[in-house]
Amino acid sequence: MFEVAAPDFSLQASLSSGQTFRWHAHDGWFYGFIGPSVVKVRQEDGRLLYESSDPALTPDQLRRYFALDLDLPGILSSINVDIQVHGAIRRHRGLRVLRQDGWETLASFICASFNNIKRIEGMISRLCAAFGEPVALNGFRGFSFPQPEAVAGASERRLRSLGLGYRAPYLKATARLVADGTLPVAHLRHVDYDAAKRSLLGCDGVGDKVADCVALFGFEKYEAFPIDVWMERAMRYYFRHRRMTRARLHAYARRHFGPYAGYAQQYLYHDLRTARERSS
DNA sequence: CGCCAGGTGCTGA
DNA sequence: TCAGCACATGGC
Repeated sequence: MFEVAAPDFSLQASLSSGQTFRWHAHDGWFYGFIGPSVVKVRQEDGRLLYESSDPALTPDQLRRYFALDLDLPGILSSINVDIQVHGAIRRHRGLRVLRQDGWETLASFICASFNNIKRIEGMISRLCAAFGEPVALNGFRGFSFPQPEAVAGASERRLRSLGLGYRAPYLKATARLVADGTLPVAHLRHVDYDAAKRSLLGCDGVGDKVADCVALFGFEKYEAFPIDVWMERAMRYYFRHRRMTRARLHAYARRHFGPYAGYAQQYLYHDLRTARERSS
């Protein structure tokens, strides 16, 4: 058992806010993957307790994944520019944007388009069972996320049999671009938002919204502001009567919230979704 | 059953 | 640049 200090952090909010699809609550722990390593993790007060089957997993890697090195209070004060986001921050303080694997994030959000989170989780789970490697930690058994080569080599029919629907050919084509190096995922972390988004938009099944999710959750582009149906609803607060295209909402939000607009988006998104649960 | 879901690609103005 | 349409599937 190990632990790291985790001030200004909510593990629950971070893992349940629709940015990741592969953590499982079990026996009071969350089980998941950080890179190739299986991890179980639990929050107690201002610290994170964790255990991994991989002795090579360092505290720094854990801190990095959960973005504990970032100054969250500073980020939140920079986006705390109106009453709506203020309420979301108050209700979910501690939510952090995770630093997930780029390829996994890209593949996951191709599956996420025009879909619901429950089904996305099922699709990704079946994808891992079909093409990933089996792993275990204590009583937990799971599968690693497949390599791009494995997905690129699968038949469209096989991918459809996992329930991917019309996304199957998109995912296969994008896996091919990653596998053959046409889309240099390792490189995208080091280029700016515009360049990263342009590259991502070259993939089948990747439009503005998916590209922004992947840039934000997989490549640390914090100015990315993904707009889905929930964010369109959230943005009604800013434009009560005028009909706005997603492109205009996107431009406004980036200007309004600044370099950490992606954090504002994640707080608003999570707040709206949990508001529905609270009221039903 | 009908509606909805972290939209995209294509077509035609 | 924008609107309108088809698209697979399962949760609710």
